[in-house]
Amino acid sequence: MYNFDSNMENYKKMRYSKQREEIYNYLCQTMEHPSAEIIYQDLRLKMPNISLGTVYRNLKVLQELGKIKTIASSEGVEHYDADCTNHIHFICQSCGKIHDIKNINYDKLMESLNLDKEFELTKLNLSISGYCPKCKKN
Amino acid sequence: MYNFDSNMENYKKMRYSKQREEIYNYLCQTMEHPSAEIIYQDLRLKMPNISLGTVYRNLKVLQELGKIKTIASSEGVEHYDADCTNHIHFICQSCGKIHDIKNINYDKLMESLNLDKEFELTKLNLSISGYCPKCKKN
DNA sequence: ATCGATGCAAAGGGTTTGCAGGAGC
DNA sequence: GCTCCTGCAAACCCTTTGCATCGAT
Repeated sequence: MYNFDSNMENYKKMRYSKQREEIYNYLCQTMEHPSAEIIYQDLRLKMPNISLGTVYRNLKVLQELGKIKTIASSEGVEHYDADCTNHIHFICQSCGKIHDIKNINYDKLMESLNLDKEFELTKLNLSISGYCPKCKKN
Repeated sequence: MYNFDSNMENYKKMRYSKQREEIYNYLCQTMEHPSAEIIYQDLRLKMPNISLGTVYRNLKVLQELGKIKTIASSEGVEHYDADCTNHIHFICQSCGKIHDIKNINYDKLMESLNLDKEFELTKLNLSISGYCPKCKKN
């Protein structure tokens, strides 16, 4: 289960909920970067009464706790990722699938941007798009 | 005015429209990466009868023609940019303003990604976020 | 017993679309 | 005159929110 301890200043009165645990566990166990709707549909198999609103509410909380990340996909639907290690996403513009790009040389990347020192970069939300190996063949 | 010639295979029967011209010119003349709503509000000063639907329709067409680019901002609102030269965007997470980052070393950037050759990268839709110089002081 | 979390349904906000009339060619 | 384009409004889709109830502490 996720730690309640982190960012406690914002969630002094947070309580355990089975739904939140299931949502977080679901995200940890998948590599699929699912949308809220997908999470909802899959969790309904185990918890038939869970509501979409609860999924959204808990995704927001988990995000604010820093437990998960959001990925703004090309078609305006938010996707979620429990892998908070530094990596970026490759979004296939054909099949829409999101692939992790993990072998990044961050020092080199930062140098390549030649970013004005006046900018303070806090989040490396990079994402790139093109064709994934599967779709490239077509 | 934009060239009708490019991507003509998709728009064999495209006609001139004053609205489309104004939308494209507006985007070319601003550095602000406006949303559809902003474009609509500003154009209404010149063309009081223009509709938001027309703005959206033409932004889509111009995008498909490759004349403009879209920027998915953090809050789920699409922004538009007529500068199609290679550059990326810095989105300030405090004020929301989008800044152009232009001095990028693309060769170095590509190398830093260590992208599997199986992926075909067609669009460098990179965007990064943090605090812009103005907001950094606060 | 308190008050945060839930399920439900309605509301919100950005974008798309159906339709009848208007404009380009 | 044929179609594409427009303005208008309704529909759409994803996400958020209000409310009564449930459940964790």
